[in-house]
Amino acid sequence: MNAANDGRPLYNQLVDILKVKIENEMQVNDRLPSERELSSQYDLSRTTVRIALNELELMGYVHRQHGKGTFVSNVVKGQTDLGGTYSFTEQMKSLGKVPETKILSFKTMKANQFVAEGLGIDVDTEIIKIKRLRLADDEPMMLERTYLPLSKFPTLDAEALQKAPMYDVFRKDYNQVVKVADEVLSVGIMTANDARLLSFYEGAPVLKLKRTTYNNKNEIIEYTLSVARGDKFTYHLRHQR
Amino acid sequence: MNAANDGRPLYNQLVDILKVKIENEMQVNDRLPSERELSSQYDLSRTTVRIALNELELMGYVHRQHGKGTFVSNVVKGQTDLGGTYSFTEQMKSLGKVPETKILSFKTMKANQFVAEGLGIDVDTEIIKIKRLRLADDEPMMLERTYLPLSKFPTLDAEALQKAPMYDVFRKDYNQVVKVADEVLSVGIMTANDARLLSFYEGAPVLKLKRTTYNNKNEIIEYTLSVARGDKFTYHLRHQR
DNA sequence: GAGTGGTCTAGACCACGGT
DNA sequence: CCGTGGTCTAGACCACTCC
Repeated sequence: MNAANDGRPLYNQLVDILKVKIENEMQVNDRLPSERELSSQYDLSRTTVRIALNELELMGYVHRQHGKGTFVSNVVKGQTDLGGTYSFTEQMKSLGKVPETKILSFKTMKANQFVAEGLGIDVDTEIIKIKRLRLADDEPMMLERTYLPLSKFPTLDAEALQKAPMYDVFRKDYNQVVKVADEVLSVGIMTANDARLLSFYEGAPVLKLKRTTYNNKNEIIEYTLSVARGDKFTYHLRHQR
Repeated sequence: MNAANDGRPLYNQLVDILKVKIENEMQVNDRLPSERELSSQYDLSRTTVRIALNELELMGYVHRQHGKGTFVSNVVKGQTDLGGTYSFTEQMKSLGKVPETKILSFKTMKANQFVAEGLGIDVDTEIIKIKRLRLADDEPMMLERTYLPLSKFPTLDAEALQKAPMYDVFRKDYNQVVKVADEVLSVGIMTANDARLLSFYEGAPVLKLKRTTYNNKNEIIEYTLSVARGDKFTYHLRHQR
């Protein structure tokens, strides 16, 4: 492989090389060099080449046909292939909007029955409750009520959340990586209180979103209820495979 | 490996063996035998063992820690890990409801501007338009208008769709495998016409769903607009990783 | 038959986590 | 230090596609 750029695994480096080649020099349905050719071209074992190609296949850049070869797929331009977005910030950016988050309140309290069920913990366990207003291009879009188990985020404060996206804080400060997020979407009606916060009118149709997030040990680390303005907010998602 | 059950790759067989072991004999956070132990226990190369463990990790059965070991996660009982469901039938089944589909109309026609854009084809290209009513436990839930490029499904008829789920027909009869599905969810208001078909009232809030489906060559094979009763329908989804 | 991707091996070295 | 998972090699045989 190219002498430079060490430290990273060779198959990752090959993924990057091939991504660039595909994007700049190849057309949809073009055949890539065979695994054996790539193997000798880049002086890698075929096993390593295959790991890289598997990666590219998962990302939708190529597809394979047994006995025929590996071919370029055409997602490529679909840039924002955030397959499985569950971040407001990312969603808005991918739509070309400028996202902003205002923390309306941040407090610790004891879990009531409802929250305890959502977080899979006992009633009266200490939790953090965060209320946030999400805006896009300065327009109020969504209201989020997030519940976190205090035991997993003992030192969290509002200030940290102002500085970085919540999931970044989870990962960097508390070593909590989001592995799975379950969401339930439904339609509802704007309450008087929410209407005031979202500068809209009571009784308007809203999109409701309930999210449960799990870490790599499959413990619940977040339970969030969101209410989004039905006239402004659309939810985009991509299923792969 | 066990003599029986050949034909299938060894790593798939190992995946099944370990799945059973994990479900029946192990607890959350138990450590699995090391890769080298599994390798000698089952008389497989470590490479093959690792492929199996990667598979289990992707499925959420285990998680790994460099230098420590491979540990049991606790999804296991969450059976319905249909990570990325985009099938009404599957969604309803997973909620314990009995799904049913009535085909209201099936016809070929020429694409207008709107459909042509949705399918990424030229105006006036021949297409199939299917209107279906989806019910759960005999209650009307959702109305779907599906547009397909006739060129990819030249012999499709309503009868075939009555017998099997649409994506099964795509795969078995036309060799079209769904690789990616993009969906956009939004909130809307029931039209008079839809209200009649869904036995509901005009002006009621509805969940609107727009789906674009791609095959493994990333060609669009389906464009569907759905309208679901806001009071009955919830949309469940799971993001992985 | 020649060429492709799919599976599998036996062994090596590295990086990380604990003792 | 040892044992763990992470990376990588060189080579083998199989299954599929096309000529």
